[in-house]
Amino acid sequence: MKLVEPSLSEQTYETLREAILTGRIPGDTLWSDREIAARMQFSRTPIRDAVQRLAAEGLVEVIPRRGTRVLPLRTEDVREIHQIARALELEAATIIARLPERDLSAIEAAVIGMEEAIARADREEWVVADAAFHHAVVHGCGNGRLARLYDAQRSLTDRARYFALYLRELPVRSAEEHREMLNAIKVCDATRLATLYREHWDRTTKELLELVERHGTTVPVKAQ
Amino acid sequence: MKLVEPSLSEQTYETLREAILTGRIPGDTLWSDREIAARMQFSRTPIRDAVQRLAAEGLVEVIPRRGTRVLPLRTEDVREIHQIARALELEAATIIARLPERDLSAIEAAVIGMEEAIARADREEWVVADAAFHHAVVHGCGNGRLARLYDAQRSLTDRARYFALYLRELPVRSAEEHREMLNAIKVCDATRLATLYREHWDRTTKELLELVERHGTTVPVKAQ
DNA sequence: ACATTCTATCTGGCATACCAGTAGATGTGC
DNA sequence: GCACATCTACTGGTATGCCAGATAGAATGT
Repeated sequence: MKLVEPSLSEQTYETLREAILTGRIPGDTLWSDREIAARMQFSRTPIRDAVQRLAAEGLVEVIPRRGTRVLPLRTEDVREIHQIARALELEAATIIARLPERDLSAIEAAVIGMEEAIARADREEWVVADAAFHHAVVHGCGNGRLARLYDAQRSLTDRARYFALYLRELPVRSAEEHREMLNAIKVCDATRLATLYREHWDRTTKELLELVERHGTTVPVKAQ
Repeated sequence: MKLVEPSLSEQTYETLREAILTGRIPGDTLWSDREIAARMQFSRTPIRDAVQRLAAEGLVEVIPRRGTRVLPLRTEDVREIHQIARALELEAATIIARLPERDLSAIEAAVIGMEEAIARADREEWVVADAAFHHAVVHGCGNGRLARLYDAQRSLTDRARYFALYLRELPVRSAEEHREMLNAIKVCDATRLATLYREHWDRTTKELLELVERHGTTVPVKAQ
């Protein structure tokens, strides 16, 4: 076995993506590829490759002969992304509910994790368990494409969730809702599932939007 | 006003994408970017840009130091893509149904177009009307991201639909189902909508899969 | 003082050269 | 004839230089 170094293009992509999603590079920032190339000690080619991938994901916008702009996360974007995520996850949950041989242990474990996190008022643990729940659902339906699409969309709002974590109330209601979702999957009630998902995501969207609006349409710059 | 020539990268992308989706480049084809560059009279740079966009969409796979492979459309892919498309379109339809001021004229026109096409047994017209229906739904819900995602996913199965058009029965049932969907939107019955979409896409998927399986897992090569 | 024109400088798009790694052809020993 | 080592041609990844267009600020005219 040989250790394969990830390509420079891949390294650049990961670095920039992480920096944007955690808010280290604030929205509306304008840069040039030569600037990044100089900073990362690479040539422009792998940087251009990475930037184009980010542009395809909707994180940045390349303006010919002007520069590359980091797109700010607007309230409208959060609304759209959440609608998409809701639709995909509901589809996945419905598929799982109808599977003849389904394994709900991962989802069950996530729900228990959320309940324990709430009981201990541990926000960090809650985030982990929440992510585990959604991950278990979209990755458990047997549709890898759907899972990848979901992850790609949801990560776009990571910027907002990232700084919202400590600004909001303890998500007690959210934990309850996830327990209800699990029950609906168990009894294979598609209509109930649809209702639950609609309510859950509507509430989550509303909460996140309030935070985004209170702090402006862009995410505050975090310390480097 | 100045006419802006689309970039070479853009031209290459459009050309290759169209060639793949219509089946002119059959699945599993292996090529090199130098080969395309020579054929299109460009340098490798814009070709590499275009190929990377296609790779991000899942149409091709870039294998370092081997070549770029056109991914064949497998039955599993059709199933996954259709599940995603169903979820997104159902979400869009549900959103439209709940809009306070909704304009269903485009959807209504598409349904009428499908019914007329069936009456005249005009397959070409039916395809146009069918596309118009789905387009009106996903573009009418006020979520541009969802619409773009839907179009991107659905176009992936164009290869299959393209050659399936004249191999199947006249889609009489499909036209009826679309009429029922429109009615469900009108009376804002989300549960009924979900059921209709499930049945419609399940049937459509099954029909397409039968055709794909009968003709192998890849699309036959069309004459250039 | 202000509007306008011009120019230095910067941008992304593109062409090209080189590199390291792979596959298949070629050669070699049996 | 066949297994195996070697070698060659070709691949995508990367670095770099040039180009045309766009910008901002200096130079200019009023």
